[in-house]
Amino acid sequence: MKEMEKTYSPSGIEEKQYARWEKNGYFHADAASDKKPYTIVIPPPNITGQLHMGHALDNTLQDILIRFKRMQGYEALWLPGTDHASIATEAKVVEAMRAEGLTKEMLGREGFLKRAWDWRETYGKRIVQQLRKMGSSCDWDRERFTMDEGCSEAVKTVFVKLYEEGLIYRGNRMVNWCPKCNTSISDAEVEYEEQQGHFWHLLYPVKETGEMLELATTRPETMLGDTAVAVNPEDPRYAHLHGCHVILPLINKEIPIVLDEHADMEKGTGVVKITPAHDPNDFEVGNRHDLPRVRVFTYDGHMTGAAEAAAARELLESGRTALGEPEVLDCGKYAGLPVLEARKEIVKDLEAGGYLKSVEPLTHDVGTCYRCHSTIEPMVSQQWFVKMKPLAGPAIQAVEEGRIRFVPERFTKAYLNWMYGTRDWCISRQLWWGHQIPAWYCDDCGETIVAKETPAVCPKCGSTHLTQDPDTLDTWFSSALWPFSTMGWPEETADMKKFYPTDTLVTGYDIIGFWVSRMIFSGLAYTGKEPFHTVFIHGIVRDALGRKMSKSLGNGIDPLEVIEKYGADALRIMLVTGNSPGNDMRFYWERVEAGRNFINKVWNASRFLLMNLEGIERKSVKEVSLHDEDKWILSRLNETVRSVTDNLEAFELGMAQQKICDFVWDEFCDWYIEMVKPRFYGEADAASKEAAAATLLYVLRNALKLLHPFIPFVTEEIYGYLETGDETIMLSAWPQFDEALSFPEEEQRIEWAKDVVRGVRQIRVDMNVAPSKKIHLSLVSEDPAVRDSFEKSRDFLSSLANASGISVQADKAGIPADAVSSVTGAAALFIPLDELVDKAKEIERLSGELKRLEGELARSNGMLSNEKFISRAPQAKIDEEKAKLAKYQKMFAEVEARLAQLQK
RNA sequence: GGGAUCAUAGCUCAGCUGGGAGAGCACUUGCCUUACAAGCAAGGGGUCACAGGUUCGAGCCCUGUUGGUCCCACCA
Repeated sequence: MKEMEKTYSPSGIEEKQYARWEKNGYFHADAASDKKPYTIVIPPPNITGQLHMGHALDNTLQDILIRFKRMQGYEALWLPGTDHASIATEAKVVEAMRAEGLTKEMLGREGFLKRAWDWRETYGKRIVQQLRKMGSSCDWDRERFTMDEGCSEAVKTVFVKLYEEGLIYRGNRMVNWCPKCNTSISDAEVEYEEQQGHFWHLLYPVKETGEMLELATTRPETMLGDTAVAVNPEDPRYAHLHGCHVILPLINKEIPIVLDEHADMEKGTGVVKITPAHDPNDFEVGNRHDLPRVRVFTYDGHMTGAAEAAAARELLESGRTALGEPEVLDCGKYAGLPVLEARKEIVKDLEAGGYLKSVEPLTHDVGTCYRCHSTIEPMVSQQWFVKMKPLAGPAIQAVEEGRIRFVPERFTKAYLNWMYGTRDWCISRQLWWGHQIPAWYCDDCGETIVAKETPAVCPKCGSTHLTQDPDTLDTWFSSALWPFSTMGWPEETADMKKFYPTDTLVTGYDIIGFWVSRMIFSGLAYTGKEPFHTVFIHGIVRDALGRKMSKSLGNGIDPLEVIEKYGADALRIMLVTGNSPGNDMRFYWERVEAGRNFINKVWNASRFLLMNLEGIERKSVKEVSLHDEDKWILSRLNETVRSVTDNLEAFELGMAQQKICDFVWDEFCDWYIEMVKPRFYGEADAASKEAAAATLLYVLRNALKLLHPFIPFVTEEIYGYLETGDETIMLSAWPQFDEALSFPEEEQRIEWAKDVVRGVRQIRVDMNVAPSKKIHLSLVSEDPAVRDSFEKSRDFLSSLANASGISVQADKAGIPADAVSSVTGAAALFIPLDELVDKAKEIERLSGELKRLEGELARSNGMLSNEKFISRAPQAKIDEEKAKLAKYQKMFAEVEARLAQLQK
């Protein structure tokens, strides 16, 4: 047997164990197996960055579940992969290129894509390497990437199918435009931030009456694109203006006053300017009143000029755009100015012309891009959309009918709110890195062809001049297919048959809208099945002050640094400790240390076992003659197995971990190992040693199994020392509750003994007796069962109480009158302390005890004398309370008598 | 504006379907006891935010109040 080091040091061991697991194929799931499948697909990390605490948490939770299920005998598949993260990656690549003085345009699409693929090669590899360091037991043979061939095939299949069913369409609609990323983004990708702004009150002259109409706006620069003002049809203040017009200041353009519900009589003056090309509400108003749309911003955030206006006119006249385009205004003196600059100029000019009534400060929510946090510009633009209504229905049903369950349940509501409120999904992006939209346009007749393969000719006019849509798809479009695209769908593969639908999706609450909801409707729509039946939601990891970890704050903790210093197991413990589903948590180095300390404890308990196993025949716990304490710890283990398994099944991982740790540290290490020491150190017989060794080994082995999902490395390492005959702990069988190892009676007996030990220790402290000083202990109980129990526990009682001798008796005969005493539920204990006794102090001590007991009696009596309690509480509760009362009465009498004796 | 969630020991948080308030860290006091000082033993410390209600019994259920956090929402 090899020597174990005195303290556990993870470095080296973790690498060694992981390499062995991977080499031996322990992570691999077999589609041909006849075991029941259990599947998790990884939320694919973006290839833009490296592992952060969020990933560490997410993957630790998944690994715990997978390892647990694998040990339970499931064919457990954890399918890994990475996400191309179109917008984020493209930004990173562009940034890297800028350092070399290059732009996308200089490289061209093909050249750019080559660089992007190089990026993915480097950083995609790096992040999966980092997942390995966490101990993640992913099936790396099945690693996927959202842009690999299979996933791309799935994307094209879905796009074509939805198009043919009329669920994907192309249209000129209001979208969220990010002027910095230069692309449209979906509603979900807009984040609202509170900003300080102004409310400008403008005056528009009415053509017919000459009066000034007051209205307010937060964005005066859009006024150049106004094509109407609206008033409420019911508004008496403006009844006389129905059918009239206003003259748009600065450009002297005549626009109508329209009647629309959108104008709220309660707000401001009840007059609203209408800019259909740059405001989502105004867009709708514009549609209702057939107003022209006039675009005044360029896509990169400037005012439009003559060139843009001409280009738009040319496009419209060419007839190549079947959908129509907004008109573009030549903003004249403002052309080319950045939007905010233009705002200043326009306000200045309005003021000079007498069109500005007043300005007031205002805080309001402004939409920003979730990637770059630039202010979002609502723009009318030609984009592809997914029609959500028909898809959302089944996705709502699946959750409402309980076929998909959220853990914790409260996120169900968040999901349903999102689903009920969802509008059509803008899926086209003006980016190059991603799945290029499988749509082609005929250069000659303008026909649109949507197909999986590049078409040769236009089916309408026969032209061979076809151009593919340059746009790519929203990253989330491919992520939505992840649970089945990774299994080879649309092919009916062996993996699809065996492992789909998957079982559990583990992710943070921050992407329920982005991802979870889209996977659900996609899975239902394309495979006809829910992609998973449980969504296990966790919170985010914050810093010690409760702030989000972020680059800009510089408060992020690198998981790799933690692993380097304390090992992956300690990090995993830290991430699970106190973790309850859906709640955020904070990172503390102290907690990592606590985890490390626990691991070291387990290590040393194992060391104790191995040091004492030498020369003792190994037997099963069922073929040795067990002592009370052996039965006690086996019974406690048994109970731990049951409750930990229950907690894991219920996704209460923090609770499960705490229970095992408490069992191992408190019951096994602090009590059982101490109890068993005399049997190894003393001259005890071989049978006793064999029983102790068998118990130690059995308990440790099973405790290691319970711990393995949480701290895989150290448990595997120790398991190797135990020479169990198993090749690895990770494929060993999960412990089962064993009726034959349940010993309620012995549990009770050991509790009596523990009470005695605690009583003695307390006396030592209270009476100032050095721990090293041996004492004589007398135990008095009239109950023969209790006495019998103490007789049997004699060895460890004297060891734990550091007693020179113990007498067990039925009455107080022979006990010196000045002995120090303590009363437990089962017995009274006495320690003759000779000259050391401070009588006054002992009286004080016992008086305190009496007072405590008085309190207990009062409580118990109070409950039992309450008629309503007696008549309405369950009988079991009443009996329990009666038993307590009897016990306290007995203890009280003992202490009282003792006190009287001393005071004589 | 709608919704969710939190308020428990000095700090960070557990507390499952309502039956005598818990952990870790920190603190106090002893211990280098042959697995472990990254340890052992014994302690101190809480009107479970506030006010009502339901109940024999409330940290837990209901209503309201206060103060945080988050999500959703087109409010000019």
